[in-house]
Amino acid sequence: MSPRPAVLKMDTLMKSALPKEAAQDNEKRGRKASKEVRRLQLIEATIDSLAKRGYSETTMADVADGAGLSRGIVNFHFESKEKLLVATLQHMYDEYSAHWRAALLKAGDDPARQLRALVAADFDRSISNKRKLAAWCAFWGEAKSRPTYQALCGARDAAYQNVFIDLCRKLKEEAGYDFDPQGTALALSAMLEGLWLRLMMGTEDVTRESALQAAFEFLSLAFPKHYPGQTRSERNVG
Amino acid sequence: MSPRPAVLKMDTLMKSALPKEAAQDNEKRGRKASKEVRRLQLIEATIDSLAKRGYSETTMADVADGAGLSRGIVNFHFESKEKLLVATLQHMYDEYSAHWRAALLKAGDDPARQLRALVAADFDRSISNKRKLAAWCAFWGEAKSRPTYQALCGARDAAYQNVFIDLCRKLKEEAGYDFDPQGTALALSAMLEGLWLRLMMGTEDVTRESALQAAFEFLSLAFPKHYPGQTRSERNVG
DNA sequence: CATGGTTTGTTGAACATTCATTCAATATGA
DNA sequence: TCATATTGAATGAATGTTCAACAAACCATG
Repeated sequence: MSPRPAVLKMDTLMKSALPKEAAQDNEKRGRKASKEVRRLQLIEATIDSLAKRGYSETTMADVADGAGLSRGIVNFHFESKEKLLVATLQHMYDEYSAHWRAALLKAGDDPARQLRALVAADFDRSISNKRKLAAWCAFWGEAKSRPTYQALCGARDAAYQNVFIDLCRKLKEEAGYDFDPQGTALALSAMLEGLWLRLMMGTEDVTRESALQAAFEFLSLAFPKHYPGQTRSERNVG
Repeated sequence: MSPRPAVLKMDTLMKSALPKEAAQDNEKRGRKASKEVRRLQLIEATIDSLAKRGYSETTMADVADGAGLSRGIVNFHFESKEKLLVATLQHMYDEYSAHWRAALLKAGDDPARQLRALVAADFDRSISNKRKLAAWCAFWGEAKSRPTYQALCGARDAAYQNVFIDLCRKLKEEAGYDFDPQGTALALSAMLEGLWLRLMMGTEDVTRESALQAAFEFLSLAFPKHYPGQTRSERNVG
């Protein structure tokens, strides 16, 4: 085994966003993995471009440049621009999905803790940073006219929604709330999505913190017995 | 005065979406108004194209075809594609703005009624139909990378947000709720936006009715004394 | 009312540009 | 040496913009 010359080149080329584990994988598996690494590298560059220039101005050249590679490379690893974008969306979807599932598992068995964990996960730095949010929104804007996107574009898809409904139902049973679990779950998940949108837009003074605050405000309102309001009036109201 | 020969031609050319009042304006003011009518006609065609093909695939040719006019016409009435799109966004913004302001006025002086009216207005057919929602979303997807859009893209802008905050504050004073008006207003308006997004996506079984239902659910949760829950558990929960 | 000239709106073809894709040549690792 | 990855120039299609020609409406005049 040669002392990872490929990896050295990778490190030179790799922009900030590429996770280090991937490079280590490459170290172990050699060329075969290199292909996957390249794909990831190009996907990250695609997200960069989407965030910086928007969907309509994201070009193959920009992606290649962003990855520090040549023009033709994208068509080699992905067959076409369309497929690159689908792979990028799929990547973001997988990441998001894995993230909330992990948060759910980590929260243990208590529904109230689980719901809180889900909400908090949505505003985790690794998920709801400007770059990723902008990329999500870029896809949302195209989803209606592209069936392929539509399926993946609801990061909050049926499975996610069902978890919410289920948790709302459990909390309702626990404390005897009077609401429709389905409606409440819809309101909650829609609000999370709306907060994402606000965060992405970046206008106003909505930050990850204030968004999270608003989300917890909702939880306190809907499930007062599980999330007793911590007298939030004490906060300075500008 | 000749018996409106121009108008006859207009009627021939005008597609469905053009309001009749505009044609009557044209009748009165002659050529000068015709220009405004043409602009509106092209803007409507642009919304059509945005809704059908998405932002990135909306072309000048498609807009012109949609309006039943020739290729060069758009550059005559709007200087460029960019300006056509800005004008379209401005048009939608103005319409939305006028709509909620009218609803607010019509609701009278009671804050609770006003808030309910605002929420309901958001799901009015004339505003939240698939066509317009899709167009909004198309712009959202591009807003981050275009400062010009960004200002207009928050249909729910600072003024709108302030109305919400104000209403939340008044209701709080009236009934002594314990919440942060700003946070609650953010949660509420974000939820409305999120529901729009769901409606636009069209996946799942979210309809204008269920979205409105979820929004009212929120009102009942946040302001129970103003919107007493109508024992919504009686609804069939699939 | 006519008539002719002027302004204004409209057309569609020509043009220039941008961009995804292809591919022969080259470099690299096995 | 062979297979594979990468390059970058060439290609062709799509599309925004321009513009010269044309049509319609308007406005003097006679």
